[in-house]
Amino acid sequence: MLTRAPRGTKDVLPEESYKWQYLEKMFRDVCRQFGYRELRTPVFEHTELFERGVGETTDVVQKEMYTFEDKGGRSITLKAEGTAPAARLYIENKLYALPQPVKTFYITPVFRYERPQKGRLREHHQFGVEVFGSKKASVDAEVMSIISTLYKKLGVENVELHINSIGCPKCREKYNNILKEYLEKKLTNLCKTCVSRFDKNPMRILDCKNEDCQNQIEDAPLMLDYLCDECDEHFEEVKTYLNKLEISYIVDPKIVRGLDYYTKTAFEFISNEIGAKGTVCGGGRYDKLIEQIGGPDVPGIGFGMGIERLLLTLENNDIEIPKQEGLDIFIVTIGERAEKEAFKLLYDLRNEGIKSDKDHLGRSIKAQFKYSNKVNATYTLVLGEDELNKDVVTLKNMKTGEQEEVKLSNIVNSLKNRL
RNA sequence: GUGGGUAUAGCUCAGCUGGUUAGAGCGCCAGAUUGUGGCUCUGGAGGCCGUGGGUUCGAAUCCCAUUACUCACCCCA
Repeated sequence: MLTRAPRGTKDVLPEESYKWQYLEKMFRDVCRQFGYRELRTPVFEHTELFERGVGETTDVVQKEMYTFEDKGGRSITLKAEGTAPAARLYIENKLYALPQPVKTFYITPVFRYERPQKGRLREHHQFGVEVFGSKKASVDAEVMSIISTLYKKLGVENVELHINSIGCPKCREKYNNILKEYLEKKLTNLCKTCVSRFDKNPMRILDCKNEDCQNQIEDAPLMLDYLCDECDEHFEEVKTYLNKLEISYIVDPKIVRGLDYYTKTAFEFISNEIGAKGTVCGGGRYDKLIEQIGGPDVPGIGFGMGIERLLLTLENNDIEIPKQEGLDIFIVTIGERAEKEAFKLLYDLRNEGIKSDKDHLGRSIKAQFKYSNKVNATYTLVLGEDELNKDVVTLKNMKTGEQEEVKLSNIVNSLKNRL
């Protein structure tokens, strides 16, 4: 127990951290190209933020939050999602006073108490983007284009963009009534969860994975057909912009997202290669969220992308992330005196920006060479009594096997030229 | 929360229907005479067979429980 990470968490080992660094750099670079700036929010927030922001009736709030009381009696919750905290930051720091829109991104851990499975953890990590202050459809399309750009750069191909519009509070209410009328007759044939959804959020019934339910609601009225003029126009524009960028998409009227704050555009990037659940990235517009948690009437849109799932997608597409190069120099030392000298030389090399190391176990010469080979050093530098007496070091190119003597006083410059 | 699978060395796994000191490959460490890696060869270290109980003369092997991991459902990224 003591030596085991908690259920649903995963260590990132030294030999794989380069993958994370690579993805993070890629994401940051793309975001900057699109004019987005990074924000960081705390790992925990007041519980109420999620309750109000994400929605009291959602599964996330009802049964998946890591909530506890701190020593001051406050109810605290580990970040269950990235959007509400970002919105809170926007309000608290009065970013609505900045030129709008405010375009932001973040990289964050997210905590949800769920049963772990492939591509689902209790602590996972997300790339996220949030844009505050514009209701233009161009922003919707821009946000989606960030994702497709990232995928393109990474070489990910088998991912489909599914889009839908789930309307605004006005048209959704109308639609909900029509939907309820339709569902009422079928209620007895639906599963338990769907029956309970009937009053609170009937739209979610369309999303039910139960086959019987799906059969029952095959010809159910769709939100898309009941959008008000504004929402309809907005959705049409989103498609126009996507077409303009030649980003292919599938209109999927069954997408309903599980977080209450979504309005109008809802979208998912789906890959069917990462296990049961193929959603690799999900997002949408949330025009009422800021107001909902006590801010001004400011629209927003964003997405979250699971980094672990992204990693799985890359693996399943046989996409190799470039490995970090090994050491430039490994110093093999022979004898006590040389070892001390090498220690100083090593320090000098490192200060010149040369990635270098030496033995720290008192190994034999042979073993030191083996080690040098194993850590993939470009050059092995030998310092022993012979070299010390001549004021030189022996420099061995590990690829060609060639070796030569270089003046000790000149070694740093010589190496800088070669590397 | 519901259901399935698995648990033997650092890793990947053998170990047949119960039978002596539990194995392989990889990895790790060391050696193959002088101060030199990769290839090869030799040797070594390393296991309370997940944990607890039961059946039995005898359990890694059969039974029960428990925990962990894993996969799927629900939900989400």
